[in-house]
Formats: sequence, C-alpha cells, structure tokens
Amino acid sequence: MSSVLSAPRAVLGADFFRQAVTEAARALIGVRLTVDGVGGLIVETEAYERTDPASHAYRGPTLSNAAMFGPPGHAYVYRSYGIHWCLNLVCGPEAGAAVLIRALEPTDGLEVMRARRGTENLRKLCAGPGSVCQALGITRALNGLPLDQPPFELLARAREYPIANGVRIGLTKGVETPWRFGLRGSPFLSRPF
DNA sequence: GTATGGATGGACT
DNA sequence: GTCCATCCATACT
Repeated sequence: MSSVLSAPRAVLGADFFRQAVTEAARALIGVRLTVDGVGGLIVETEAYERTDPASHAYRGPTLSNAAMFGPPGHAYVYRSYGIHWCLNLVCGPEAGAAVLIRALEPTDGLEVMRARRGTENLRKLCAGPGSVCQALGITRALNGLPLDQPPFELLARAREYPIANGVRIGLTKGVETPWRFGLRGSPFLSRPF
C-alpha cells in the first residue's frame, strides 16, 4: 500500500496518551514514529494493562517496570529473552498500561536501518518488536523518556486506516485477549492476522 | 544464593 | 514446523 503523505502532521499530544490503552493501540496505527529521524509508520501494536496477567505491570510496580507506572506519554523499554529490546508507549487514564510497538512500515532513514539490521529486505527491517528497536537504535537508555521530545517524534496519522485485530503474540497468559491491532493487509506486519 | 523463564528472532529440518 | 542464544528480575530454597 502507499505510504505517501504530503499534508503536515501534528505531534501527538498529552491527550492522545491519556485515552484508554486499547483505543490508543488502535489509534497508533498509521502514526509516524521516529527516533533521531529514523523510523516509519506504525502498522502493528499490542495493548497491555494493569490487571492483565500478560502485562509486566500485573504484579505491581518494580524497579524495571517503573516507567509503566509513570505518566502516560513516556517510553517503557525492556529487554526480551535476554537478547532484544522492546518499546512500549505508556498510555491510558490509569497507571500501569502501555502499548507495545510490534512493527513499522519503514519510511525514514532506510539506509541507517538496513545497516543496523544487517538486511536489505524492507519487509524485515521493522517486523517484530525486537527488530523495531534494533532498526531505530532503541535501548534501555531511552526508558522513561518523554515521547514528545527528541530523540522521539510521533506524528499524527494522515488519514484513517483499516484496522485488523486479533490475539496477542508470544504470550503464555492472557492468550485469549484480542488486543493486537494492525494495519489490515500491510506487508510490513510481523505476522498476518 | 540459586533457579527459572519470558510481550523474540533467526537459523535450521 | 523446531531449536536455542543470552539477560536479569523475580521466585524460591
């Protein structure tokens, strides 16, 4: 599908991140996410919230998940399987909720991302939460940082997008909860819906 | 103090 | 489809 956009986009404000986490996860599809100017359009997200057994916030605040209990509109970055980094956007009217960024359609800084990922394949640059962080250079150094300031930039979607939704990926708890959202038909999803 | 297992991705059969 | 690299917070002894 086309990703061309010419209209200027607004930076996402505090109100965006205060909406219910599932609404935020849906509304983030089509938003342009960059870190130091490198990134693309968000095409896949998952929602996690406080009372959700699959969420890192489920057992309450700890040192490592503290960002999830901070104000919305900030990043929560964690290490996954000892190898990868995963980026969440803290969202919602209540503390302890966040949206996992699972895939982007790469648009900005393609050569930087190709070098970081070690592949020329556009479809594989940002397909999966670990890949997104590798391509964008996201590590724990960005944990807790506000999303409306550099190096982050989040620009509102240019139009409405058709949304697919389904169950979340890779979980052992909360496996039935259909809180995975994606751009329907996008070739840049980590997996089809 | 020690064991465990996870919101993964890539290599391989 | 299966396997497993590699970190570290948490659970358990």
